Amino acid sequence: MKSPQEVFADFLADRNLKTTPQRRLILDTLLKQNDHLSPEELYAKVKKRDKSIGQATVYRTLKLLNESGLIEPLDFADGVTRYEPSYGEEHHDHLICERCGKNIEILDTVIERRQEELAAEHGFTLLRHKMYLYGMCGECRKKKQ
Amino acid sequence: MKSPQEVFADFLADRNLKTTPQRRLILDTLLKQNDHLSPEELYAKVKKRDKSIGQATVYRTLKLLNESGLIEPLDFADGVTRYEPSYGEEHHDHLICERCGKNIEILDTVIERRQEELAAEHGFTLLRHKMYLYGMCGECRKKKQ
DNA sequence: GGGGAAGATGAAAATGATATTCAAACAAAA
DNA sequence: TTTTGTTTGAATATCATTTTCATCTTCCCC
Ligand SMILES: [Mn+2]
Ligand SMILES: [Mn+2]
Ligand SMILES: [Zn+2]
Ligand SMILES: [Zn+2]
Repeated sequence: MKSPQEVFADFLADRNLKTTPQRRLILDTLLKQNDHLSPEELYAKVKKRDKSIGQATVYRTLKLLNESGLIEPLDFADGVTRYEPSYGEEHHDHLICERCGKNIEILDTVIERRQEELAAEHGFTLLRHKMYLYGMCGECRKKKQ
Repeated sequence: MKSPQEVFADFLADRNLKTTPQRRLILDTLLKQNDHLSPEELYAKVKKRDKSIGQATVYRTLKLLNESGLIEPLDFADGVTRYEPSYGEEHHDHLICERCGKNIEILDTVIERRQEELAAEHGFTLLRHKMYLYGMCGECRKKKQ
């Protein structure tokens, strides 16, 4: 299996785009995290390693990384798009506490299978799906009263 | 069962907010549709009936209608939030053709149950969820080759 | 059926995330 | 190397949504 760096380099070459230190740095920073980073947060981290990098480059690179299949955009309903590395990772969905932001990765084969079946019942070929469960975690429920 | 109008009036009274012609008109316009309207689209429709209404009032009223449980925000990932009347309607999710935009409302009790169970297994109280299935419909698949 | 206080309104300005523009710097193919 | 197309950072623009503010309206008490 190719490394993410290789995948990205190949993707860029395919499109006649260039490999640059900024693009490498951004991918690298993203891979070091296994958090769900917003562009703003990623920009802060990247800036620590290269003081001169610009916000626009972070947004532009995230777009490319997404198109190359290396990362996945997430919507935790907090006003920003977050991203997670997805290359070589098993698909999963998310369970989110709307109070404290706690975020649990979930995967349920029953649900995944039914999604396929549902699509098929309507004559669709399922390409992808989004599923987010929003609720309140145990700790927050206790704190509440 | 109370009418949506009554529900809204009660909701407003409860919060010491006022019933106004603008708020009534917006709810009314929304109920006449069973489409998934964006604030912009709704504003255009409402404006035909009351030339003097402002955008801000539409946004403000959508927020209130959502809080009152009468409508539901949707995220079709096209850059705008859309809304659909949900009072007295059964909950459902959406199956979307990424090629032609066709949008089918789906509901699966197996999935809904597993969502609850999954949340509970992690100590969460499930408040809401988003599930969108993206694929290609039968017609688009045929047209493709 | 009038005050009058609390709320609501529309227009305009502000916000905040993301995208674009532009001139200068750079990558990489030849 | 040279050359050409691409990328960069800073600044500015965009676009959906929210806020501000001065004016108007609702509705509760007399
Ligand atoms: Mn995740
Ligand atoms: Mn559902
Ligand atoms: Zn929590
Ligand atoms: Zn289709």
